[in-house]
Amino acid sequence: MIKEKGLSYTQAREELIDLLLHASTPLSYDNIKNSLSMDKATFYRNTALFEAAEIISSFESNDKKRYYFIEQNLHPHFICTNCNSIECLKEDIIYALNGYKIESITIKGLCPRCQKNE
Amino acid sequence: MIKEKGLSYTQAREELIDLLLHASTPLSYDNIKNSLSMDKATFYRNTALFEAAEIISSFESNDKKRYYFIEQNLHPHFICTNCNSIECLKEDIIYALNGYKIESITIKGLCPRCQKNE
DNA sequence: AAATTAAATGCAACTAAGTCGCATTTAATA
DNA sequence: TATTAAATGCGACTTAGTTGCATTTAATTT
Repeated sequence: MIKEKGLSYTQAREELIDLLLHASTPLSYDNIKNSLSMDKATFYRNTALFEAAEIISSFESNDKKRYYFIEQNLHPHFICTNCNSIECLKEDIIYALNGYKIESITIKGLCPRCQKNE
Repeated sequence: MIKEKGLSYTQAREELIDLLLHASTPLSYDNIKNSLSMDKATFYRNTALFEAAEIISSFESNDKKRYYFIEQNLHPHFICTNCNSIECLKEDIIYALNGYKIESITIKGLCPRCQKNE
């Protein structure tokens, strides 16, 4: 996967891909810094590289942090503006936009739990 | 509009609402700081307040800045991951998500111009 | 209309996610 | 194994956004 894109294989990169592959939701540096053996700078340099190589995608959440994920099949991510939780939406809302290339879809609003407690 | 939500009417708030109402795309503080007579702190305090009152919405773009807008009719915003441009999409891709309240939709990818130059 | 008071503002100091320069280490190739 | 270009770690730095506090302003009371 890494080699396929012409990038050299390192332990840090393998570790990072592995974490993202097995995650059930997008992850921020903060989420996984304790599980990472690499430095913060290395994390960000590699995520930038992987994004450019289109191995991973990311978005900025409400909490000022960037979340990274490997897009298995294009699906929207929902961010709750109240509790900041992030979840993957199952519903396959795939639309083609003429001339655009879609990399990720983010929907913001209130999750069911927060909407109830309004 | 401001009064309707039980907020007190000030010159700064009127100015802010006015700018966002007449904007054709979402705006960041950086975009309009030269047109604003209020302080940065006041800008951010008021945007936070307006968001809580559901008068405005916002999203974080690729450039680490937050963009604010008044949602006239729910439509997606497209952010180009290459040139960071932001545009409003006309196509009404409105879907109901059971139990969720949708406040904004952001689609990231390559805009037509950047996709051509790949 | 002046007095009162709670809320809004400006200023400057601060916070923290993410970036950068540089010395050191590691992966890939000869 | 030797070579070299790329990857890493560390610490300093950047900057969008936040916070504390003194001052001003809007809304209400008398």
